[in-house]
Amino acid sequence: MTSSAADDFAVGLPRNYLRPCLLLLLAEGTSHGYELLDQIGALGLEKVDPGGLYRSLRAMDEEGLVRSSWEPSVSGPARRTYELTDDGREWLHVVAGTLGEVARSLAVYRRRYQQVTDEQRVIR
Amino acid sequence: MTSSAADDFAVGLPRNYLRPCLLLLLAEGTSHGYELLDQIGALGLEKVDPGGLYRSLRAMDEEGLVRSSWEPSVSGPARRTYELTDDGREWLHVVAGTLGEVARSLAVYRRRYQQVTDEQRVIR
DNA sequence: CGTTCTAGGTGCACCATACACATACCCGGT
DNA sequence: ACCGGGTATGTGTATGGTGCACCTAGAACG
Repeated sequence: MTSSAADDFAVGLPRNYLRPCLLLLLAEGTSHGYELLDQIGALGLEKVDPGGLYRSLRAMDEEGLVRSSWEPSVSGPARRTYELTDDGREWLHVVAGTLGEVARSLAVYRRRYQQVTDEQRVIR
Repeated sequence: MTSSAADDFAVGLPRNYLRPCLLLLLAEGTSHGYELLDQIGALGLEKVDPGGLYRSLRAMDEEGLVRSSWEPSVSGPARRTYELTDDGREWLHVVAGTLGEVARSLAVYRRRYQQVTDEQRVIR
């Protein structure tokens, strides 16, 4: 349907949303990449690229937002478990505030959108 | 402050948010680029790059979401006025639905964020 | 004649994202 | 002994949105 040139145009979640999600999940408890990959689906991110997730975790490690340590698994390969640092917890608060602003902007958008659709209904 | 390596990390509005905003503004009424540049600030987008805005309008024109026509101005250079097409109106509806899903995801994030902060308060 | 406001536009580099692919451990089946 | 499948962590690379700088040009005003 619509079959226009704009059908592959993806409007999606906030830019850099992956990191805030990882920070939140790690605030809920220490975890490792493969487990986060499962849990992150519940936050709206679907089909998360494992490569990007691991890269993001490594980057946050180097920036001091998380701390990592290798731990053997009872069944399977060793895991690199991540733990939130104080800096990371602070960033989580900042990011949560920013996402709140985003939500407010989306609310404004929604209100004005409903207004124009209502007007069209009235006119017709 | 925080002065970490992650201070320039920008978590922001949804990807491709510019186009939905332009579609909404044009649904509210025919307009031209320079005017849209002023109005779009009210939708959460700050410091919109004029180049990107004009490029986005041109792209939507080529994709058939909007229709453009040159019109002389009473004072100043001529304006390229944009008008929403039926395809554009349809896309506005689709995009508004997508943004609704994004808002829902952000609500989930917010709830879980408040939950973890509350837990920390209780523990302490 | 130069400045300012209006109006539209190009060039380019950065970086997040997406997609494919690689490595390695462990276990169960045949 | 071998092979597939689930677990777990990565690398390589191209695309594309975004931001920044810069450019053109008309109209009004002193």
